[in-house]
Amino acid sequence: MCGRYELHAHPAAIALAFGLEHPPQLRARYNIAPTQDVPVVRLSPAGAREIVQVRWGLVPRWAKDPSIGQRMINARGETVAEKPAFRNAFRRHRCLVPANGFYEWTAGSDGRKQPLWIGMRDGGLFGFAGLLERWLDPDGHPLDSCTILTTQANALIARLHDRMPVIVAPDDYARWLDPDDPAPSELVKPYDPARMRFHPVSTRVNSVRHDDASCIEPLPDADGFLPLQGADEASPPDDEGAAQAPEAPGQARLF
DNA sequence: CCAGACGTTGTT
DNA sequence: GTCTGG
DNA sequence: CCAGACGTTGTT
DNA sequence: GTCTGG
Repeated sequence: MCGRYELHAHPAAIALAFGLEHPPQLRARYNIAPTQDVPVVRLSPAGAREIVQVRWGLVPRWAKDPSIGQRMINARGETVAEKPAFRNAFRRHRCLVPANGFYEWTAGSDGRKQPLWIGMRDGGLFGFAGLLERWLDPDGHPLDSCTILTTQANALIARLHDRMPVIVAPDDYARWLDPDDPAPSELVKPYDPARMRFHPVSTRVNSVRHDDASCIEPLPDADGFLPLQGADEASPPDDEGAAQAPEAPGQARLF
């Protein structure tokens, strides 16, 4: 769940959305994958919000080898406060991971994997709930890394998967980033499905070598694509995966 | 006491 | 580092 | 998350 | 099948 995403907003828009003092120096990315360096928002020692680049895939402090980070790209929100690998970061080192969208792969009616772009209805920026950790190699050189929390899927994503990444509402950014907040677990919950949408995209996104705007373009001829479960051909197609929040069970085709 | 795990997802 | 299992 | 590798020896 | 790399 949430193993690939994209961030193509203008740096000034990122600064505005996350309350940064300065626009970050970032280029648009349409295909961000685990083990790559990703920009995250955290509080500087002085308490200002800043962007830092860290490796996606959290390496716990006690790890003997950083390769464990490849399997720590997500952390379950339900258990993150207790798990040895995450609890220290959850308590003191939370961050926001800016994104314009993320990708999911779903089995089509023919069984092939169909990638989907998922994001906000207005296409706007949002922040994944992330955790930061610092690992020191034997020589004492630091490696900063992060993970993205997951939770139960909301009604929109539930048509595709049972889990979704945790997205923090803008009004909650300050609490999420505050290391002294008494109850950050309150912010670990599914995001409002009415604000979200999805559409199928080209399988070009499958390969991390493809990092361009074609990765997010709606696939024009994706009809016939049905989710493996919950498909019901009796209902007419909706318009391009626009959110129709909860919606009755046994509804509709996806596209 | 020491040894070994420490994590998630999806699929069968 | 810290917890669980033996 | 998906794609791609997964191995050694000796010779050119 | 399973691990590594991106």
